[in-house]
Amino acid sequence: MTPPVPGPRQLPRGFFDRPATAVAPALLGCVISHQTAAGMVAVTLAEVEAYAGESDPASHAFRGRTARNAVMFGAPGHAYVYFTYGMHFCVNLVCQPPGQASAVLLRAGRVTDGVVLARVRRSVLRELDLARGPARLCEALGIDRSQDGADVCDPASPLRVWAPQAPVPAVGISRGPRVGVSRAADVAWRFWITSEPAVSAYRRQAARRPAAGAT
DNA sequence: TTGATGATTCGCT
DNA sequence: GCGAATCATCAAT
Repeated sequence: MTPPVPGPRQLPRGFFDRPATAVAPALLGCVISHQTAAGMVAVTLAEVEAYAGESDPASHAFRGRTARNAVMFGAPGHAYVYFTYGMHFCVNLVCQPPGQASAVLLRAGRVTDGVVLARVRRSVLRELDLARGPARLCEALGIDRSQDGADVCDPASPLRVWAPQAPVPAVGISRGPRVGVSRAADVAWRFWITSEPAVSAYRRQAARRPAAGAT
C-alpha cells in the first residue's frame, strides 16, 4: 500500500520567486540538506533574515553588483555563500527574478540528520549549539565558497531545501530587527520560531554613523 | 596599492 | 561585557 505520509518535497523554484520578506517566514521549519563525501547533514531552519537588495542599506547588494555578490543578482533558488571576519562563512538563498538582488540569510536551526558528522565538524558538546548562528550553521553543514551559486532546486544538487513536514503556524513566528547590522537596524526583517531554543542570541550592532544630519 | 571594515564566534574577565 | 582572531572585499589613493 502507499505510505500514509509522502516523503519530503523539495521546494520548487517558484517558492523563491517572490520578495525576501515573503520567503523568509515561509522558510521556517523547512530543511536544508548537504550531501558530501563525508556524509549527509540536514538542518531544520528556526531563524532567518530577509535582505531586500539594492534598496536595502544592510544588504551586500546595496552598492551594486560585484564579483562577490553576483549570485544574488541571478536566478532565485540558488545559494549565495560569502566569507566574512576572515574566518566564517554564511549562506543565503536568493529570491526574486534575475536582476533583483534579494536573499534570505539562514541564521540558525536544529540539526535533524547527521548529528554525528555535524558534531565532528563543530567540535562542541551541546547539540543545541551545532547550528545556532549563521556561521555555525554553515560549519555544521560543511558549506563553504565552493557551494556559492549552488542550485538548491535541482534534485541532483548536493545542497537542497525541503518543505516542512508540518507548516509552522503564523502565530508561532516572531519577528524583530536583524542581528549585527548597523544600517537599517530598525526594520523587523528577522524571523524566528518563537518556541525554538536553537535561535541565535540577539546583539545590536553599535551604530556606525547615524543617518546623515542626525545629532 | 593601501587601509578600513565586517549579515561572527569564542574565550577571558 | 569586551576584545582578539584573521582576511576577502571594496573605496579611495
